[in-house]
Amino acid sequence: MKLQLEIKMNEALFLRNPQSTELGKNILKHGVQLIYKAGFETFTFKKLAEDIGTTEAGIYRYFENKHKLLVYLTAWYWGWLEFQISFHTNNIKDPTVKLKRIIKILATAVEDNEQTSYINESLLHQIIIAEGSKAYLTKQVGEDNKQQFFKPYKDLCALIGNFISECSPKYKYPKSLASTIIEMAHFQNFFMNNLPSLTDFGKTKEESEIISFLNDLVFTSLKKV
Amino acid sequence: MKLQLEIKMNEALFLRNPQSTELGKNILKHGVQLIYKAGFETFTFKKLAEDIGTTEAGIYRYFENKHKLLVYLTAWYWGWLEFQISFHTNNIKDPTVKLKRIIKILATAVEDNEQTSYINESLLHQIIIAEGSKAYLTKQVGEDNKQQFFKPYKDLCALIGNFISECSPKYKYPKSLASTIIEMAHFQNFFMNNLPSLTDFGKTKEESEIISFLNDLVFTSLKKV
DNA sequence: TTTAAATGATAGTAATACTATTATAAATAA
DNA sequence: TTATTTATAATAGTATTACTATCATTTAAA
Repeated sequence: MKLQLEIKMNEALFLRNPQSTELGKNILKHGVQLIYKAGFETFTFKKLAEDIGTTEAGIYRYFENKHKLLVYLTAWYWGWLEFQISFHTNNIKDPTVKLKRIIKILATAVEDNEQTSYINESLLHQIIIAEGSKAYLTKQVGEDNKQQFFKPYKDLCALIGNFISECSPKYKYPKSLASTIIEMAHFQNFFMNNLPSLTDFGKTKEESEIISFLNDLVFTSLKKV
Repeated sequence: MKLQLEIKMNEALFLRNPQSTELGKNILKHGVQLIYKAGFETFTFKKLAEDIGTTEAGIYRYFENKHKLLVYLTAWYWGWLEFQISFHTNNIKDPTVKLKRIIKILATAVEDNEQTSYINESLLHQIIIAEGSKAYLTKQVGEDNKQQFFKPYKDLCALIGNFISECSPKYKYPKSLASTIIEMAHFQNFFMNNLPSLTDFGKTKEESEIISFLNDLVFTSLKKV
């Protein structure tokens, strides 16, 4: 049995559901590849169309513009990550152990052995690191937020925030600490690889060090070291 | 006596020094206003030229493209901020007090009473919050970094990292903690105002709460609470 | 097997991101 | 003072981006 994971996406993110057709899946697949390779700024629907072997107009039938595609991909990623987290922490009772596991998942590069879907999670993870913030760092955040585009991100943040509160019911900033570790899992990775002097991991460039840093950050804050 | 603060900028950031001419200063001044108002994505040199009352080609004589202008403005901001920090923590000996003061400066909206320069620091602060990361979240980070475009940011980070180490010589992640508080001073502010459920400050929307959060984060990490 | 849905092919437009040229005004040096 | 550099303005032009529209054709569902 081969089960295909289909993440239910907010319908306002697309004009036509890309998960429902071949072309749609190709847009997601090649979209991830191209954004990864070229970066979001230089990525265009024209290039994507050429890459797929379709026309620009074809892409526009699925996504209004490239911003929507980015938001779609980030939403997909956070949804997928929440699934990964609940899957891998399912049987764990101790919230401390749970949090540790979550931090590890957040900061670990995704392996690509999972042929589950048309989206290469490993590349997408890299995209989220380098481009993810651009999904909300816009003048339209308010609008986009009203349309619930960031719900998967907020859900994940709430989930982690809850585990933090479970660990330390008196800790005053569970949500901010949650968004901090989510963002820093990515930013420290980006810095380590691109602006290493902003981190303490420039020499080894080891993810495990980011994990240690985040663990230290969280568990001293929760006074559980 | 009216002293004009001129921050020495990396020459590779511009084609012609904008601080040296009237048009150049206007580009900076109106550039800040327009990016603040329209957001970096919809900001164009054409609009800027119209705003100033000059021509597009005129702007291009100063800056190669809008990315360079953004990098210029962020570099200016970090340089200015380092000056602010050394100015306001000059007489302080105790590194803990010093760090607290720094955190406060990082997380506090700049007042605009200072008529020092053609750059509105208050607006620029808002720009850095919403657009700052876009200066380095690009495919050209490596190139830009080689040309030292991010030196002011890295210098500030190193400075804060040193105070952290002074506070707690044994703490293992001074630089990563420094970049974390710099980034989070801005991100928590952005979240608080735009995606409040990612923070614990959604109700009050008070900067002072971000400061408390960051103080808690830093000083529990340094075991100095 | 009819009909609808999805795709392909082609065209066109307004805006963006530039570059180039030439003229003119303002500042400065000889 | 004139000569000369420097800065700006005015205008034009190009390639690319970011779309929208139309119509024909293929594929899939009823």
